[in-house]
Amino acid sequence: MNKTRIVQILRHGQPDEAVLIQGWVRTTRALKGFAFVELNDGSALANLQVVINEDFPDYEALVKRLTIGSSVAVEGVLVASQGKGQRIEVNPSKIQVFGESDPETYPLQKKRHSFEFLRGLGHLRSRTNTLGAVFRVRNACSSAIHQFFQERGFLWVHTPLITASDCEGAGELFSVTTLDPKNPPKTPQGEIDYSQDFFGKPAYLTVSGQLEAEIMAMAFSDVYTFGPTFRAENSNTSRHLAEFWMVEPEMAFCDLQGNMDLAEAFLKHIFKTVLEQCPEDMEFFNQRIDQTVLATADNIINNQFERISYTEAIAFLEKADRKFEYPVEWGLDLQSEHERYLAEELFKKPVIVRDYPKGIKAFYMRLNDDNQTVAAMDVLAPKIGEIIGGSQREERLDILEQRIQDNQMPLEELWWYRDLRRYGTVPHAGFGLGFERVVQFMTGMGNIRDVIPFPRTPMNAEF
RNA sequence: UCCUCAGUAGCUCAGUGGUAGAGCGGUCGGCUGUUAACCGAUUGGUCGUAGGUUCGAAUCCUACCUGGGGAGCCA
Repeated sequence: MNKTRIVQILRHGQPDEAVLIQGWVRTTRALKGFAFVELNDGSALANLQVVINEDFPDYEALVKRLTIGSSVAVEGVLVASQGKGQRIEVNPSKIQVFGESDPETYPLQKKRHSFEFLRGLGHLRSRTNTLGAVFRVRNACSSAIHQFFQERGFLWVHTPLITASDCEGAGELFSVTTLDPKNPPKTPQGEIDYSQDFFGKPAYLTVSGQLEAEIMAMAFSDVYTFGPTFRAENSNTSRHLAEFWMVEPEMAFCDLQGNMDLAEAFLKHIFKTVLEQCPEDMEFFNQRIDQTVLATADNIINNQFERISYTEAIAFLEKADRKFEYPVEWGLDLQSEHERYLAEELFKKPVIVRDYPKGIKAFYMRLNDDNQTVAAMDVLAPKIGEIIGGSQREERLDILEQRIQDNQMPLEELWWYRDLRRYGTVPHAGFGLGFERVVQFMTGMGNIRDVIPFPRTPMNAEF
């Protein structure tokens, strides 16, 4: 007999249907004469109820073993439930306990736990309602991202996780080395001799696949990356991880306008798809985690994002009827409080800010005709802040080289990047999206460590 | 890295100088449709660690450790 996933039974199961289910006991209620056992196999938020009568073989001993956390297989027949709260339940004919779970020591209880406590139980927390819902939504969101790009003819390209180029300029890097840390080879000048290292030069974990994605876009027109990236920043916040997943589309023959259009269509698509695929989970977040989650999703799907220039954003902030901790002045970067004001208070929906001063943005962003700003864009989301950062790339070799030098970056190391402008250069654009931040935004989860199964943060690499 | 708050039972917390507490959980018993079941009983502690003040410290002081929230950096 083939097993049936619990989600299928809850959605489509009919009385008299014979089923085999396998899962873990979430809770048991024993009354005089019979016991209710709720099983969960991770396929759905809701549990499937198994009702065991006292005339079941070895009833007393069996019920004692069906403790929270134990794993079981149940064969039986579906019946319409006599009680309230569920449409259908299982009348068992055979129950096999695979692994017992001692209730004296099993750390998860029926009641709610704090997320801080659950973080210490990285190996068990996925068995809880909330984390289970988070990881189903995370999966649906991943799938929606691939679907969005694949339907539009984008190639999924795999950019390297190990890079020898440290000029991406996006934060601190993790070193990758096979040298003996206690006794590294030294040059005559007393420096570490990386020519004897694995790659013959210093190597790092990537902080972005963008530059490599640009290489691939110059051959396949539209590409995207979706993979892990690493930042060795000592960031201790609810929005930062040392290892996180990033989505980076890159489009040839595309300008900033096309880039903003894609970013907006992209966010709308993934929200819509997740709502369709995980309605119970999203309803759960709306009830238990953040009561604005469904309204926010609706807002994103059905409203146009606000689009303003950086210069307009500064004007709005100067007019704002409130005090900011950090100064508002043309030429300074927007602070968290400024971004939140724009997205949460002023427009109450995602805002795309474009054309930032060149002094506060990366060297590869295309210089606008005013010579003061670059064709950059940030999508600011309520509560999360910057969720997408992107730009049209500088495709003119002379200007790019000038910008590299202005930023004191090594011109020679970027020889291949400059070659792309030398041979068949085209206007192109792309953006980067922090995947965990999207999942956070979608689910309303307050801490980014609770939307990735195994978070990596400063001083924490357990599990 | 900075600011700030907090570490007391398995969990969530109360206790602010004088005998260590509650709810939940676990255990035992009861209950013929429960669903965060309910009712009764019971179990459970080196009060984060190390010093100090005091007749007396969970409580006051110092240092350290760990965690939360916020900021910077960013996605």
